[in-house]
Formats: sequence, C-alpha cells, structure tokens
Amino acid sequence: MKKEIPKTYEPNKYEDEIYDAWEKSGFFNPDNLKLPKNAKSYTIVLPPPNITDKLHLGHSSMLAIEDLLIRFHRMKGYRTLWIPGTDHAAIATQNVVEKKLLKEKGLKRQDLGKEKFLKEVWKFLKTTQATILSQTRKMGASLDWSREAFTLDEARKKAVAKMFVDMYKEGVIYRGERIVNWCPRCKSTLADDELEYQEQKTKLYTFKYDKNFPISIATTRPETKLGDTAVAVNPKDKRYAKFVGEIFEADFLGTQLLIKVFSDREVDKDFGTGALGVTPAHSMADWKMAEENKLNIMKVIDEDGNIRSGFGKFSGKTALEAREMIVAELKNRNLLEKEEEINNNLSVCYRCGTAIEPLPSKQWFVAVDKKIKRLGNKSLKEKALEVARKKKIKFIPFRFTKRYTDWMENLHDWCISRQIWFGHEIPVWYKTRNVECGTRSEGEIYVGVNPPKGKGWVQDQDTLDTWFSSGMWTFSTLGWPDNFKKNKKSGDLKKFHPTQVLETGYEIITLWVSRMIMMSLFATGEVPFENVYLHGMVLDKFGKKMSKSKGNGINPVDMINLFGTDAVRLSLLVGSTTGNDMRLSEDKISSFRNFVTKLWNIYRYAVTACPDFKLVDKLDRRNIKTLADRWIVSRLNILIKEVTDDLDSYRFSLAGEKLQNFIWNDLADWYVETSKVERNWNVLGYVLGYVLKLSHPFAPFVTEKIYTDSNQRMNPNSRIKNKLLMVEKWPVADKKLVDKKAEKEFETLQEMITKIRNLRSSYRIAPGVVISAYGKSVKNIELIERLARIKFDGQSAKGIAVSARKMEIVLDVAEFVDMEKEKARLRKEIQDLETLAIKTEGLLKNKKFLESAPKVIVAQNKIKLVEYGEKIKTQKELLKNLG
RNA sequence: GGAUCCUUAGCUCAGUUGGUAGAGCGCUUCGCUUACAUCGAAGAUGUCAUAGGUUCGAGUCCUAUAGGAUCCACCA
Repeated sequence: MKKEIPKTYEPNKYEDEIYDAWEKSGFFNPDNLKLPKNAKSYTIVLPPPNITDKLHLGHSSMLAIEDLLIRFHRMKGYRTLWIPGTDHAAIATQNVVEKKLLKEKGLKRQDLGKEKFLKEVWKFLKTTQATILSQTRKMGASLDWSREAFTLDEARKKAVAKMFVDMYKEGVIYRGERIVNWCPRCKSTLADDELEYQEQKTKLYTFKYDKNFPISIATTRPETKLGDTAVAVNPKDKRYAKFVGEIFEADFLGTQLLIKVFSDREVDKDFGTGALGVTPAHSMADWKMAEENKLNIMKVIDEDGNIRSGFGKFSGKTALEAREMIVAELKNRNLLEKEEEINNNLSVCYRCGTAIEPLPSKQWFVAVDKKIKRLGNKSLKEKALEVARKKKIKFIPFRFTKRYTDWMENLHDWCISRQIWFGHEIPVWYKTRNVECGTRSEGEIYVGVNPPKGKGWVQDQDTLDTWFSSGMWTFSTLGWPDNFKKNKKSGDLKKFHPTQVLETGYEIITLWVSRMIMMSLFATGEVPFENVYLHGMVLDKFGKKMSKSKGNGINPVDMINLFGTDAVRLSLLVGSTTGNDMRLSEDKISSFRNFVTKLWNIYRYAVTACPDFKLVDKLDRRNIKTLADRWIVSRLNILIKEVTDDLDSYRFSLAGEKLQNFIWNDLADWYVETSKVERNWNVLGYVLGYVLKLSHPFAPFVTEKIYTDSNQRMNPNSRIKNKLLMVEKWPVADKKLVDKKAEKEFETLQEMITKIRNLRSSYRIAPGVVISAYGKSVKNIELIERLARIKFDGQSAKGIAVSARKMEIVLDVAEFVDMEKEKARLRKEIQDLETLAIKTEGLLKNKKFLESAPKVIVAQNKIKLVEYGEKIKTQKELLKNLG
C-alpha cells in the first residue's frame, strides 16, 4: 500500500484524527495500561483553569510541560495519571457574568434574584468550559477524561462540605469578627492577596478634632475620624510624651469622641504631625493597636460604603460626600491647619478596581496557628512549614522554597467566607438570624454535611472562597472522602496520592500551593504532591504581560492552525527556563514548524528512496557497517542518555535543544546528506525510530504520525499497524554502542570536508569578476568556460571551471569505509584546491585580466552585468549575447 | 522597608558540578543538487552590566555598585 507522501507535514490534516486514536485506545486512563502490578504511579493533577475565559498561551505552556512529563513517564512504564478539570473561580466568574448581564440586558444581579442569576452563571460556564476542554485537546494533552472534575460539581460539593464540617469539629474553622477587606461594590470580603494597589495622589489633611484638643492629627480620610477612639504617638516623640496615658473628650463636628492617647513604635514621628488618629473599625493597623490597647471600637461606615446612623448630618452620605462635607466644615471652623498632596497607595478590589473599605465583620476563618491533635499537636502553619523544610515537598527551582516559607511564617488566619452568590454553600444553618449592618446575631447553630431536620433553619447565605475547594484538588479528585474511611486510603486515593508533581505558575504559590498543602495535611495526613515545578509567565515579544485589555495576547488556537500543535509546544518548551518568564513571538513558533517539517522529510526521504524502509526496534550489530554508521549510532546512544537525564531533572529546554541539534545537524545534514551513495537503511530505521520515541513527549503528533504511517505501510495486514508510539517503551541507552573512536574519526572527516568548502568559497568571490556557478549545473561550467575562452588565455580560465567540478566530487563522498584511503583522497583534494587558489588569486591580481574581464556575477540562475548597471538577465540571454 | 530574579552576538535567549564563549532568528555571499526553499553551504558579529575578591583558571563562586523586572509588607 504505497501512497505519495506530501512534501511538508500538514498538522491540520492529521492532528484531530491522531488525538481521536489516542483517546479511543484508552491509554490516557492508567487502568488500561498493561503494567506489572508493582508499577510505580506517576500522577499530576492539572491546575484547573478558571471557567471565566478561554485558554491563553500561559495555559498552553502549562499543558505542554505537563503533557511532556506525563508522556515521558507513561513511556517509561509508570502507572501514569493526569487528571483534567476546571475551576469555578467564584468571584471572578460572578463578576464576568454580572458585567455581561449589564452590558447585554442592562440587568443587575439583584434584578434577577439569586436563583435566576445562578442559572445565567451556569449557562455561561457551560460554554466556556466546552471551549476550554476543546482547546486542551487541541494541545494534545493526554488527560484521563474519564476522571474529569469541576471544582463545583456534586462530588466536590460533597468533599468540600465534609472538609468544612471536619475542620469545624476540630476547632480549626471558627466564626469571628475582625477587620476584613470589604469591596462595597462586590459586597464581599477579599483576601489580602486579592488586593491590588494603586499609586495615586491624595490630599493629606492636618487638623484638630476641636479647638480644645491638644494634638493635631493628619489623615487622608477625615470621614473615618468620626470613629476615632485614640491617638497614637511614637514613644520616642518628646512633643507628645506628656499626653500619653491621658484621655480627652472631643467634639468632632457634633460627634462626641473619647480619645485615649497612647504610644506605639509603629508610629512614624516624621509623618504628618507625628500623631495618628486611631480608627479601629476602619483600618487594619488601627484594629491591631486597638486590640493591644483595649480600645473602644466605633463603626462609621456600613457595607454599602455609607456613613452609618448616629453621625448627624453625615449619616447616609457616601464616604466621599462625607469627606467633602467634613473638610468644608473644618475649614469653616478654622480647624484645618494644612492640606497637602501626597502619594498614596490605595488598595482596590482586584476584580472591579473599587477602593477597599476595611470593615469589621463576622466571617468564617481557618485557624492556622491552632494546635491540631491529628497533626501531632502541631498547627497547620507549623506542619506546612515542616514539610517544606524537611523536603517532603521540593520546589523547582529551589529558590521558591523561600518565598513559600516566608509567606507561611507570616500567615494570618484565612478568611474563607465570601458574600457572593456563586460558589460552594457553607454547610451551616441558623435558627434565628438577624442581620443588622454587618453584625449578625443568631441563636442556634448547626454545622453538618446534610441539612438539619426540623423547621426554622436558615442556611448561611455566604459562600466559600474559591481556594477552599481548589485547595482540596489533589485528593477531592481522587475520591476523598469516600476513599478515606477510618484513616485508610482506598481506590484511586490509595493508588495515586500523594501526587508526584504540581506544575504551576510561581505567582500562585501563596494563593493556591500553600492552601493545598495545608488542606491535604489536614484531610489525609499526607503532602498533596512531592514536587512543585514552577513555570514563568508567557510574555509577548516586547516583554509585556499578555492581556485581553492590551490586545497583545496570542491565541493559541490561531497559532496551532498556522503552525501546528507540535510547533507551538516546542516553542513553549525550548528556550525557556524554570521559574523565569519567557517571550514568545510568531517567528519563534514558525522556526519550530520548520523543524517539524525537517523530521518529516527525513522520513519522507527514506520512504521514497527505499520502498522497504521500516523503523527498527532492535539493531543487529552486524548491520553497523560504515564509519558513518558507527558514528551516528554512537551519537544516538549518548543522546538517549542525556535526554533521559535532562527530562528526569526537569531540564526540558536543554533536552529539546539536544534533540533538535541531533536531528537537524547530525542526522539530516551529515548522516543522510553525506552517505547517499550506499545508504544503510537498517541503521537509519533504527536511529529514526529511536529519535521518534525521544521526541514524542515534545512533539507527539508528528512523531505518532510517522510511526503509524510506517507501520501501516509495512504491515498493512497485521495488528502492528495499530500500535501507538504513545505507549512504546522509552529507549534505554546501550553503552556498548557508544564508540568514541568512531566519533573522533568521523569528526576528522567532517573537519576536512568543511575545510574544502571553505577553500571553495575563499577564492570564489573576487570583485567585479566572474565567479560562481559551481555545483553540478553543467550549464554554469560551460558558461565560465565560454566566458574564459572569449576573453582570456584558455588555460588559466579553464582552471577555474575545473575546480568547480572537483568540489562537487568532494561533497559526494559517501562511504567512509576505508578511513585511511578516504583521508588521503580528501587531503589531495585540499592540496589541489590550495594550489588552484593560489593560481586563481594570481590571475585575479593581474591587472590586464581584470580590466578585460566581463564584470558579471552569476547568481540564482540569473546574470547581472555589473559594469553597465544593466538589469538582471537570464543565463540564456547572456549566452546568446556572447554568441 | 524586606526579598527574589534578570543584565551573554543586532534581536530573543541557552550555558547542569568553575576548564578553549553557544543556539534560533536576523544579516552578507553562494546554490533549486529527485527528502526538505518551511531547504542546503559558507561567512561576519561578544571587554559575558561595572568594580573588586577567591582560584592555576570565573559567564559560572563571593562582595559592592548601576540599570531593569517581580513578589511581599505598607504610611495614617
């Protein structure tokens, strides 16, 4: 069954059908792999992409790296599992849908009500989810789709509720009041790491509460000063020392304040007046001071960002309106001493950009410092630090360990409740529930996986932080809690937990990695993964972060359509280093497309030139005949060792580069190109077969295509034609085939041939004179001879022509069987050429010769008459003119 | 304020434990030779940011400086 092979590999034609074949084979699922019972497991959980949007190149990079690891280990004989999934990304998704609703229908979520709104969210997420999954397949990701999960599906809901209840029962989850970062627009709390900071100019006002108050204070937010209960000064500040410990009454524009003066080291003497008005309810730092100094707490601003009742004319106004009113009144009363512009770092909501309002509020927390019995009386924080320090979890590159431990050490209790509709419900019910300006009081409370029986129970209206559910990802996807009864693992959890590698972006160490570690330790007593491999961000060719708003993002699917998945994968894997950002441009991707074509054409050449060509699994050493054979086989076996080592050590880029060099330079340019005369197809079949295996994790499609194409050609009627490269055994280097002597000898030949090539070009080019037309083209040699005959002494010119012929003979050197004979031949060639070079040079120095020479340059089958500046003429035309 | 990373060819970046400076793209010249023009051959280009130190030997290790990027903390 022989068919024509196209000149170039056409990815779009084959990729979908190849992916189908993989998927149908069932080998993405480790249960279908034919493995010995004691085969080791190798598991990666895919960091679930947010369902807010389709995938970008950053995701592609993640998929490329993980699929490389997965395919490599699958071929190495591990019980290899890669679990797919998506993340519901609560706040982000809710925001996207809200914006969409407003834009398309002019509706707010409140207009729809919770139930209808959530329906809209699900409608939205189903479409993006579908897009994400199809993009993932396009990348060639060999994920086990039978185990696909979503952070908000039924199984995960069950796991999350169980986790919450368990932690509550251990006293790790508690409800408490404290200052939270409140977004008045999203009406939700934000974690510290969900804040963004905006540098901006703000006015700093210096004033006194009233004219009898002894100390002036400075603030950028006068409206919050309605809730001041103290003034803090630096203990070393002599100006205020005499007031410390005293309590003053003040009348701040109609509001009665009781101000205690105390000292605190945190206060900067040189900022403003050196005295800080303390507003415990509306500043993180002040809250801390209030706790230490047992200050009263007075709330001024409510959840909508308005001034609460009880503040006279200011009540009901927005914070900004109140600020303006207060400043105006301070001016009127002559209390305002100074008004200056300063640079201020404003915290804003990372989703909507609204200024954050720090507010005290009742929230659910995970206690990170509480000693936990099941963790050997250590806290989550201590245990999470221990596993990193004892290297039960290794960070790659190592330096990120420090980022993790530093952050862990300073970790505060984690607020896990969010005031949004979309997300995991909190498994808590109350009997009576009053809501009044952020303070909630309730009577009876019930915490359990299943709703309580009886009437009058109302479920907690809040939802859980996304990271609470994604923090459980490694074990919730492996069947926890059903697979974890009485502290014993069973099923998937037993087979695949802990996982081997978590591959993710370094920016997510604190948000996600740390939470996974804590939650896994609590739930299973195990680390969630043994290694954390961190990749950098993918930037555009100017080094800017790709983002939708900037419009500089490259859509991976566009690139795949243009250049093929293999090229996209290679460009993401080669030329980048662990933990560092990388730039990507179309040029880079297209150069890898060319590489894929190269690989394809080695195969194409073999099949066209040798109808019986086949890939060889085992090489009979008697088939290694020529020096070139020994050389390429030796090089291959060194390559196998190096690539395997590199991949084992996460040096993907290096491994890819070595493969590329071998395939392009050694195999194509030297082995295939130089030994055309008597090709050893057996050796080529062996080398190509092994190269395909080594390259498969990098470029799965083209390698699989070549592999199956070859099998189908040679074995159209046997089962072999359905064999997949994907599950072939990873090559093992054979030390006996490494032949250093052969490599050295071959290198000598390479050097000699290169020298001849150099000689050829060294005297080929001379200003204004003929030259060129080397090569086999008889026409060109004829041309030189004719030009020479017309104008000069025949002999000298003939020399040039002859030399042209000779050089081609050198390049045809094919068989390096008799090394000494071959070397002698090459040496003679070099000598001849050198003599010729001297002769020619002499000729070219001859003024008479130069003056009378036709000033032509032969290039690209076209001849340019330089002297007359004439336009390019064809060779034929010139010959005609010369008669 | 604390920390990390980067600075190597015109551009984008490799360079694993210290041992003769690398790749791709681009550029110059030549070549369509039945595997490949998405190709082949040849060529040019570097005080490895700066200054010290350790060493027989430093792009690589140490110290300081400059510039760039990022993360964390945070100013009332």
